[in-house]
Amino acid sequence: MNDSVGDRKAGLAAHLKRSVLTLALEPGADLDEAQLCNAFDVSRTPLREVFRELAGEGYLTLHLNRGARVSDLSHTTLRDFFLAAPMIYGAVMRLAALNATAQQIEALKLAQVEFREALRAGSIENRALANNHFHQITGEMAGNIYLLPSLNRLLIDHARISMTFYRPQTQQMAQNLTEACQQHDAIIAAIEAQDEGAAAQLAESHWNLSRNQIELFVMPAALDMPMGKLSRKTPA
Amino acid sequence: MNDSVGDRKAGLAAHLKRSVLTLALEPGADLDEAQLCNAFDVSRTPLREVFRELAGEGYLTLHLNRGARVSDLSHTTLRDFFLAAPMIYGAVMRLAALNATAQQIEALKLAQVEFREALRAGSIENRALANNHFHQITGEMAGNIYLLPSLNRLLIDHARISMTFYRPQTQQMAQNLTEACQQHDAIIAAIEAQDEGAAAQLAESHWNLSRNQIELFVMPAALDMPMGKLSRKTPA
DNA sequence: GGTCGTAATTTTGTATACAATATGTATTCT
DNA sequence: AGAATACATATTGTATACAAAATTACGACC
Repeated sequence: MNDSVGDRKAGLAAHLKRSVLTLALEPGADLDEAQLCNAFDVSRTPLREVFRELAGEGYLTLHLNRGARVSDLSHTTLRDFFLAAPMIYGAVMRLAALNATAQQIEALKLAQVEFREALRAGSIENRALANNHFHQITGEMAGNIYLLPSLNRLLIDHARISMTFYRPQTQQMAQNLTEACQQHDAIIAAIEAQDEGAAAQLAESHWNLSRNQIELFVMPAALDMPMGKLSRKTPA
Repeated sequence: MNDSVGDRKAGLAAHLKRSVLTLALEPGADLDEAQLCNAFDVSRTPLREVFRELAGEGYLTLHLNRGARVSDLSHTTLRDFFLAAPMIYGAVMRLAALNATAQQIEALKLAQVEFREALRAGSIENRALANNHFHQITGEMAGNIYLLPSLNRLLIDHARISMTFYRPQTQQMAQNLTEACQQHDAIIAAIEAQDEGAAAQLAESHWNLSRNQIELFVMPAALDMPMGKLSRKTPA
């Protein structure tokens, strides 16, 4: 295995992306150049180039004289997310149905196999990554260079939001995941049939499901317990 | 005037952006590191960081072992442009009307003064830059981090497309420019009134006008001249 | 004359040394 | 003790030297 500097650089980028998406690196966490340098055996110059690249893609944020941090994920960005996602996802699915190549459809099916496998195994990380991969491929299918940058940013934060919100705790949540998986199948079918309308419709349904799943977590059912019986871990 | 390396670096980035937008650097042109280094008196390291940054924003494209080129502007990207622009512009204007701060509105008015001045002076470059600036401010007003990357890419190519297509040659074209200027005023008014619907409507009109202006160039009126009288500069 | 292969040159990518900035710590003074 | 300053350390930014790759130039061969 002769891996050149270029390969290690690519590996570093992949590792960082993966870590950001799975929250292995939390939003706001700051990255240690020295540490990463000897961990991946590259010098600071290429490392810093990777930082700038990932910053451009929205994974990281660079602060002058203060290095690189994982991009924030605040309540403000969450609101932005809910506003922009349905529009972009809808447009991308529509274009994907129109433009997908046979090869891309194969790739999408493969991604779906991985997604299903992750669901079965119950790995939240792999599920988030596989879902991310699935939707990235739909982005490639749409192939519109003006839509892709926004889509990719949405996908970054969608993965991170699912990592925090999608742990299936209730029956409903588990069902939602199964349904999401079925929707993926339907999406593949719509794209294969070049059915633009169906794809757009499915994008909307898929988004609504995702939104509901998040809502189940952000606004859970109120605790059904008489006052005074709630345990208080923090005083006063 | 003590300008630090950081300042020169910023100047370099501004110069490159400006050059790309105004077609001073043509699409596909490749950038000479050595030349830019001593022109802006920075070493290659920060120069290459600027390259990567601008590549992330869509101005440049980096090719492995082959340096940086100005991003292409092909017929494919033009088609993508026409598909994506109305959607993004509409969404941005709508959000801008909802979220603009008083300070941002002042900035927008200032940008419009510059735009009008460029129109009066007849400078295509300044017109393209001022228009770019105007719409960038609307992007800031919308303030949605997921929409901005796509908007900014659209704006880059909108500027470049106007540089090639918007030279007012006919009466109609000149009138279109005047109308575009009036639409800017109306946009400012709608945003100031927080009239979401009006802003979205204006975005559509403004886009249609822009689209028509481009069409006037891409599909000009057929030459009205008997066969055989057309001058032939290229033989056979 | 044209084509292929090889060497020289140029250009790009990486490592490291140095400079500048920020951070942490100790010491002094109130 | 607490605040403030000066100093030491660590981190980030830049310049330059070196390595690798691509481009060009040249000459041998067909």
